[in-house]
Amino acid sequence: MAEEDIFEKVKQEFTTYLVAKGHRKTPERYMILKHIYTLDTHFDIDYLFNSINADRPMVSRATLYNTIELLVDSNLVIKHSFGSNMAHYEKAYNSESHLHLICSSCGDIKEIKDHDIKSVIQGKKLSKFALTHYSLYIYGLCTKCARTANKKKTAAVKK
Amino acid sequence: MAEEDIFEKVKQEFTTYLVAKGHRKTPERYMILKHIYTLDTHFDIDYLFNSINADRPMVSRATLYNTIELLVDSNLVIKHSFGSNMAHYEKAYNSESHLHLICSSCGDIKEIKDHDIKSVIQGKKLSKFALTHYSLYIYGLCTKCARTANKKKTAAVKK
DNA sequence: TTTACTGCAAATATTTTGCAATATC
DNA sequence: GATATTGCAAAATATTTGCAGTAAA
Repeated sequence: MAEEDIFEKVKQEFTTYLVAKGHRKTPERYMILKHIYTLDTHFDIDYLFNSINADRPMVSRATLYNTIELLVDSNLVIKHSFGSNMAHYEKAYNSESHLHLICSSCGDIKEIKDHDIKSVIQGKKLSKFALTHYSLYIYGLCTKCARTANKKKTAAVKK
Repeated sequence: MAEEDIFEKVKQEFTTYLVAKGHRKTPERYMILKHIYTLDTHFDIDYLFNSINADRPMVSRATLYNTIELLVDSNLVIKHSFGSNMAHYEKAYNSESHLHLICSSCGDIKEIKDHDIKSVIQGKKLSKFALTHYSLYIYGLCTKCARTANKKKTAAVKK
């Protein structure tokens, strides 16, 4: 699907959600949604704030927090908490199924494609829990940090 | 394995870690480790602080934060960030493989056993990423909240 | 004896909230 | 016109940090 078509669909879903909940359709809300759907990876509020307001002031932090909560609630945006004490987000619709490799040392997050986990989860009996989405985080050391750690270990032994 | 044996093993591992890193073996650190291994579910720092200091002051919050970081770094404790802006933790050693069902509405977290995901992940090529552990979070509505949501929806329509 | 660790209180960082002005319905 | 939403600043919450006293090595 072309990017514009995706956004049209997402926009419609958001409208439906806003109407259903009795919320107002403000330009800020649509602008934020549109901006998020131009981003190709996960982001935090601070990044979103700066990239939206790069040229001139567009929205306040308070509105960002308010809006992103609506987007998460409407399942158009996924919220992650990767371990730093700052939430990360990413668009939910039409994003390829992927999991996150998180480096415990440098905090770097890498996304890798995955099509296996989904079927395993769907095969599970979750009692009557109504699943909306899932996140798989794999922790460990990235190539770079694993190298550094080995060097350090060697150095320590030598000393 | 009996609970005491588990703790002995964990204690030894912690000692090895502390010595390797040149950290001191303080009574507070061992007391916190022991206390954590008596807990059977995940917990946050505030809960840990209150349960340890229930009868009389034992450790400060600063020491808890300091110690738990060492425990996470030594892979004896797993850190979770479930979405609230407060970290949760759980013992890592000898805990049964499980995943977390998180209710997006009430925030309730339920653990369910799982032995399938592990093999799927192990079958994956993670380049040269050195895996230490993983966490699978499944989001949705718990039975209770799903019921409430339906009621609300019906009520709203009626109005 | 040296210096890492503890505990307290102050500082920081992220998110939430109160309130007046504004814009949607 | 009524009131939900915005933007700003202040408040709240979780975590980190500086520092003096204490204790491990």
